[in-house]
Amino acid sequence: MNHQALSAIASDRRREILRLLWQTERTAGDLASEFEISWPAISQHLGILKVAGLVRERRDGRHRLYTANPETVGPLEAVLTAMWEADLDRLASHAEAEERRK
Amino acid sequence: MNHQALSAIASDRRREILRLLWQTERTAGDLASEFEISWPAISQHLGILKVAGLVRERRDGRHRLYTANPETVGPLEAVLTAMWEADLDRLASHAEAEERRK
DNA sequence: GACTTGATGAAGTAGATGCTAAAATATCCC
DNA sequence: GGGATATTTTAGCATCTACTTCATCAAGTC
Repeated sequence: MNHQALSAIASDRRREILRLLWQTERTAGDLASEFEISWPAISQHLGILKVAGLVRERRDGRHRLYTANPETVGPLEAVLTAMWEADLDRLASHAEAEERRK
Repeated sequence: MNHQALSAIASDRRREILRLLWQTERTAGDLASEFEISWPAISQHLGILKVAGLVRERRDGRHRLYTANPETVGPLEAVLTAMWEADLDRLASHAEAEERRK
């Protein structure tokens, strides 16, 4: 494991991206539409994940398809799964708090 | 696992601190003498590790003794061990390069 | 109580990070 | 080639982080 991998998955946003890519291959645009931030922001996160070796890029015409790299994500799966759960819980309770606030 | 834990161990410096504390209990000062940065810097890192639940503090007179918390570090041990190895290799090759440079 | 030692707190700074908007690149289609 | 679509690159900005120095606190020693 390289030390870029760890700081790559320390970011909430990148963990969320990685979670989606762990499920299925997606285009950058498809991925961007899941988030509220701009396309370039997503592209930058993908770049970081790619350098860290956590995602793979495949070109198909004018699309670029991304997937999580099983070789590098695999060893991190236990940690990531725990984090993904914690993240979802956190998001859920945050959404609830928002709801109450209204 | 909380999300502070992951960003806590994403830092090279904090991983090094945690490596030492995983071996033996140490005072803050003892720890600080292992590094080239200032005492307060170490103290700040310990604070972050403590909030993340990765280290425990025990007071003994005017000393504060720190250890890695096995409950929280345990589940991360595989990842950390891999990283510690990579870190040491990186440090070693960096030292070599320095040597050649002279 | 004054002094020393071990440690944290507070304020400031330089550099890294995450984002945005605008520009550039690449591929497909006509 | 020229236009449309998918995506990245660049430049700039605001915020966060790791560190420093100086100040403070707490416990033990005389």
